Amino acid sequence: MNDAKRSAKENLIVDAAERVFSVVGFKNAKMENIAAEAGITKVTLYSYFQSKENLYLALTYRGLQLLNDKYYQTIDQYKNSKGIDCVVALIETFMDFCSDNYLYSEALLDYFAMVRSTSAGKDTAKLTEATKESIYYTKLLDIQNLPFKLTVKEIQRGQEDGSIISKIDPMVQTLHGWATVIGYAKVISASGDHATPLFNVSLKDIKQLNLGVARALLGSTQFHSQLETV
Amino acid sequence: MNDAKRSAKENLIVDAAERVFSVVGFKNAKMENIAAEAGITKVTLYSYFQSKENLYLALTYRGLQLLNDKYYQTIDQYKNSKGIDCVVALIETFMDFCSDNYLYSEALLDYFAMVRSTSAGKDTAKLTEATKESIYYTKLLDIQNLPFKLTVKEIQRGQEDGSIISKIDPMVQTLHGWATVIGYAKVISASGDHATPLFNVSLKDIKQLNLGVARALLGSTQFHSQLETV
Amino acid sequence: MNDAKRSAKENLIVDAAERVFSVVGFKNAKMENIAAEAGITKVTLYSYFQSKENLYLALTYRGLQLLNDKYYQTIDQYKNSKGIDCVVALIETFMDFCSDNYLYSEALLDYFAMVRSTSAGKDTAKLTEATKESIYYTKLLDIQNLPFKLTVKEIQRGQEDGSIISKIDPMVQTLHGWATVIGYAKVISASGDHATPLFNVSLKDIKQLNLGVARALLGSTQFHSQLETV
Amino acid sequence: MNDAKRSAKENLIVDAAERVFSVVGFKNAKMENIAAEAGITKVTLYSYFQSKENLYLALTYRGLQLLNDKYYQTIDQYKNSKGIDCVVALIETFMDFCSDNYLYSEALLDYFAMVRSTSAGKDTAKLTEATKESIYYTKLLDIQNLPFKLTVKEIQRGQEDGSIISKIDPMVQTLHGWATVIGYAKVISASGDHATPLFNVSLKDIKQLNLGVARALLGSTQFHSQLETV
DNA sequence: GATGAATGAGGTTTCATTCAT
DNA sequence: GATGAATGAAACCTCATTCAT
Repeated sequence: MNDAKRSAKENLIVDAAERVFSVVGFKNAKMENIAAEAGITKVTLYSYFQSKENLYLALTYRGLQLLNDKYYQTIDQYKNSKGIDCVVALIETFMDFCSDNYLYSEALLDYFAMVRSTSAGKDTAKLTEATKESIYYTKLLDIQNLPFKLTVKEIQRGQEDGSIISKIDPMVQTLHGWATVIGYAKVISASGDHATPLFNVSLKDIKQLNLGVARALLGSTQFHSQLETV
Repeated sequence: MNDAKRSAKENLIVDAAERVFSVVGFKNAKMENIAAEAGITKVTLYSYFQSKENLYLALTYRGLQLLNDKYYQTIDQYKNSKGIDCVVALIETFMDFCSDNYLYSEALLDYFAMVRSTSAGKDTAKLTEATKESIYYTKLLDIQNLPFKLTVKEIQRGQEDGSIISKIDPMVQTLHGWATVIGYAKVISASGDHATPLFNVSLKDIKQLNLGVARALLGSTQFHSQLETV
Repeated sequence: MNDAKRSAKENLIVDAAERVFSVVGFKNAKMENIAAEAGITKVTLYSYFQSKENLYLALTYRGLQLLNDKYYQTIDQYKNSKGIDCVVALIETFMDFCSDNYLYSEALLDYFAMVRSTSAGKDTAKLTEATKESIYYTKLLDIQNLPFKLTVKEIQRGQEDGSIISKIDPMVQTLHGWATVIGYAKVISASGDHATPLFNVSLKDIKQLNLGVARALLGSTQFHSQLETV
Repeated sequence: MNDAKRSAKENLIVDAAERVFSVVGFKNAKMENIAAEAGITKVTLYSYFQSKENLYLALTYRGLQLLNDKYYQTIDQYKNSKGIDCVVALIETFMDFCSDNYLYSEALLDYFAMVRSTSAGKDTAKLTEATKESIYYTKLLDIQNLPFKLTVKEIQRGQEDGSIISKIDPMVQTLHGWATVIGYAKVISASGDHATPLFNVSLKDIKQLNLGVARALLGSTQFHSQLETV
């Protein structure tokens, strides 16, 4: 089987895994069932993904790739706009990604939570053998910082074109935006989905608020002078 | 064994569980090891906590209780201050709670992620029997909204005393603040801990930015109109 | 569970394994079925015997113990008889053991075939991990030479009491007798069982011939010179 | 591919199988490795030998053919000698065969152990489908008795030429000789090989003893009268 | 209540064997 | 026929959970 075919089959399997994980969650999903959903046997499944962990990482990788793609699309779309518009659009892109891809966003959070100690060069007690041996883990390590880098770059472009006047370090801005979206995503998951209000609050409102704050943070002097006095 | 004694022993067990979870994470923790850490046998452990899930929920409950306590303390501390100061302080309280109690904050997030569909009255496929039968699950359901309510109340106090001029619905504000802190907590966990910088960014900076944004948001009318115009 | 109880249960399990092996043979026997036959689950079976290999070695050990017991009984029975009578009786004991305990005699042969290279200090490629780690393998190594030693001793007694006049080295005699019995055992297994004639030959006749040869060999000086002239 | 070519390739494959079996034993040998050793793929291997069992039976068949060839050679060599000399020579031939061809002698024993119940017309539970369908199984059934028949014939010739005076039934004699050699072969395998002494006993001594006993059994009146009194 | 043994469920692995191309 | 992928069966293993004493 050539690489293309194998890759295509891998995709079908991850598709199946996504369907199963969506319904019963990662922990309750059985490899047997995932295999059945993919129309293959357990052993074949294992020949593609050496562990359940690895399968989840493959899904995570797919999620991160999708997110990166969307970032690139947004950047391309806004290449002739002001930097600030692009940055705000990126934040919206991320929020929409989380709304539309619950499984992926959860997976990404799980991933970032998992790599923490490692990234800090500390104990790897929580990193299972299966994870360490996963090729997708390696692949993820390679692209995990891309969203941050892209955002930083756009902030810098905004600073250059004058649309972004904030003096805050671009990486601080980026991480703050990232945190904002993650919080939003978690609140979504706590509410069930995008459309269901939580405490009678429409999540749309939270989203708009986030976007408004982001824009204000990046581009308004008024807001800025306020911040400085904190 | 009277209630007091039993309760004391339960506490010792949760203490042990926290130590074990801290080192290897929830998933990799074995009931056997937790029992050993607590100096009891597995069966005794089960006589106190009917499932691993339940034990985790007990820990979660302890975390939420601690958070609530800290909220009450902060509110008490700021009872003579302006509402806005108290609300900002509450946000800081929550952020510090997350920094200082990684395990609890993760547990709380897991909990809120878990109850989502349920709270929305939807599929309970992901809710295990163990969870449904857990007394701590019931207990958590009782107090899970307390932080929100307390925050909303303080925002209202701030609106009354004029320190908060934002026209944004207090619950929207609260959820937004909540999301902000959760994002911050997740970024902390992705960095390993409070003190380790991520991308050379001090987490202190993110925290300050969050506090600044919160204050600005509460103290300005700017965003209200923005929400309306969406 | 104290040692006695555990040991008793081990015995019940080996009983069950013997029944299953008898019917379908070692290779075709499934651990699942053996567990069922013993009235326990597969996991419990594994908690007693860490591998199928180990279980077989336990059975082998039991077989060797039984053989040794029978040797001791025969020796005790013949303690007041001439040495030659005892040695011949030992050979008969072994032949009967093989007739009556097909499974054990096969297991013993498998065992001796397996340890060959090892005993010669050579390649252990054929020794599986499961075998090396088996406690029964260690136990077997300890007692595997007992039958030989007992036989040699009785031959020496016969030489001392004058009933055995052969000058052949007792160990050569012993090994020759051992080989004789093994050959007999294999012919039995090739015939199906003790009672079924092979090529219209009653196995009883072979047995009697063996005993006759043994007695003649021990009681004559004829063969000693023959060995020398080779 | 014509029959000759196919047959030649079959031979190459069995050669490869012998090499692999020699190193790791039958059970531990993987079809994958055998195929690799033969320079073909697994599926091609299967197109020649429908099962691992069948491959082993092919090897067994080759072994039995070799043994038969050697019997014929010995008989031809001794066609002008006395019958007793030929019979003793056949026994030596068989012993040497076992020494020199460990794999074949083990295979033959496995084979004879396997056919036992079948030959006795009893349960065939232990006979796998693979075996039943193997063409080599059929071939083996055809020639399995040849060594016995040849031996019986030579014993009868010896009785006719007066060199063999034993009144024991030729088939009993034959089976006894067969058993003797098998026992010898098993002792060899328990020692590792022909040259390694077991318990400081040279296997040469056992061999000579066997030959001496055989000759005495067949040709000596003295030994015989002794036997009768048993 | 405490204990050691047992259970059930499912993840992982190894191979002989077969299928599709 | 040859090939790589797939299958089925069963060994093996880990753990949360429960049972019997």
